Amino acid sequence: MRRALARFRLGSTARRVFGWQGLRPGQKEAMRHLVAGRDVLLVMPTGGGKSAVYQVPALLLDGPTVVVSPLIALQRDQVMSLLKAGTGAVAVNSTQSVDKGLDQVTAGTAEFVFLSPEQLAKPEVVERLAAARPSLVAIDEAHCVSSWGHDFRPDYLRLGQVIEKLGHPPVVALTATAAPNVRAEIVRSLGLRDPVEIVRGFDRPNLTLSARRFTSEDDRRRALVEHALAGEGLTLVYVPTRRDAEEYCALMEGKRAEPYHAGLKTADRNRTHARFAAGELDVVVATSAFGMGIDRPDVRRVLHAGPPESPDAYYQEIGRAGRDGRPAEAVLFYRPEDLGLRRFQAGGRADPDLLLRMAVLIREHGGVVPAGELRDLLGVGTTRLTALANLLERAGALVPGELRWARRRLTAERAAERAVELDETRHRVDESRLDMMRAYAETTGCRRRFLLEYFGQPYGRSCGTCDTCHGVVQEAVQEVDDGPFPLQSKVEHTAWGAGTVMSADPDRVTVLFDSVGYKTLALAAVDGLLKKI
DNA sequence: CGCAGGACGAGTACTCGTCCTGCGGTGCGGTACT
Repeated sequence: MRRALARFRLGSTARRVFGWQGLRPGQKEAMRHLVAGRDVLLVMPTGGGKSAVYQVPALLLDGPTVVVSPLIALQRDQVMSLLKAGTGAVAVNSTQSVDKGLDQVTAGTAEFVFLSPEQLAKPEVVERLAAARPSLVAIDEAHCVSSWGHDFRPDYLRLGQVIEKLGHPPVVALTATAAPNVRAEIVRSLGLRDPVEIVRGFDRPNLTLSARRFTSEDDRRRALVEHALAGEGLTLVYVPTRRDAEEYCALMEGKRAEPYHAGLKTADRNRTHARFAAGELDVVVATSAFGMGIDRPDVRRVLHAGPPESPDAYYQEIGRAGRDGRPAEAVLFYRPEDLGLRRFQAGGRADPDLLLRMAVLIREHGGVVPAGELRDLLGVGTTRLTALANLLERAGALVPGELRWARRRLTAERAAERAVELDETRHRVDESRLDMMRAYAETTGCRRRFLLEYFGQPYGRSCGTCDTCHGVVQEAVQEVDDGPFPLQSKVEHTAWGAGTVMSADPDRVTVLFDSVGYKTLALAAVDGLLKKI
């Protein structure tokens, strides 16, 4: 009953509580599905009002809303804005008593509770939340599941289990950027049930794209600094290392510039963030640490001193420019040598010996192995142990969410083997993303088309504004149904299995395969290897 | 994988090349110490 009524009150609630006049199409659609009890994956550009999508339904459904958010700073901002709107909200994290925070949820004074995946890795936290019978779960910045879950913050891969323990109320996963295989991974990993996928357009027409290639490091540096100093307006410079952040920043003469990276003191980081938000800076030179939670609409330029590890990350970073809809530019200053560092940063493979030892220990133990004991025996830390456990769990060896062997008939050797395969597959896909980043930097075709088709949005023309278009707008470079392998059609490769055609040119196609990621193939060479299915 | 910086040798008075080693991103949480 209540759900049926709720559908009609979305608009009025948005107005009354948050003062929003009218909801956008993607927003309203997502809200309707949520109050009707469906799981939703929402991919919508920043500034599109993603938070509203869970905030409004939350007020119409009985029971608290659990919001998973990656950064304590983001949690704080969200809580503050909700409290300002007169709605109870609390962030549960290590900055204050976890117990007291959860008390607010139990007492019903907090409609919204914000937590990191690490908090949700604690069984007692999940139990207390479950007892409060949450009516909605929101996963903010859901691409983190894919980008951080495998090694850096492995608790992201355990959220599916958490959602089940919370009774699997309607779940909404929100992100600004996610390619088709990332969307699929989010759905699979979170265990979304028959989710509604709402994907708004990726295109940002006011953003001009260009890339410049350099042979020497000095030339690149000079060109970037010159470019940064010449222009007016707020500029973000992304650099690959902390050291580069300091060095480039020192070269920004005449600009109010600050470096930003995770090696700085928290107080300095906060100050830079605040000054940036207040418009007191012209340039921020940062590593990938700077980004989430930035909402200045008037960033005019995002310059990259080297490519990030994937088009996914690149699009996320340049997406911080021109949110006001006015002209903005994204320039990549590139050297082929840059890719080596990114390959290193992508990290090594899981150690097969370690996986096997862990599998043997858990299997022979017979029950739930205490995590601390396992860490000591294997000589690894918490993060690494969780990452290994995630692999074994996906290999079907462990009971989900526990360090306990799942199937007695499965040998430790076989489980470890499968886990290694899963790890290999993931790395292959990661490497294909880096290949695509290189391809973006070196393409002679339209850059906008390249990126949009990478994300699965057929564009089929040239934009006329990026450096490779030379001001020429071509309306139909490629019809969607052209050629032997139309865009978005399903194909099968003899070695790589099933895939989807992401981009097609007269002489080549780019296919996104489940097993190996993105591959660009010359049409002249695919006879007998690739077929439409 | 590529780069910076130090050590070292050659062969010549201070500089140049070669080899080797170490380093490189993202955050949570909890613990130890002031």
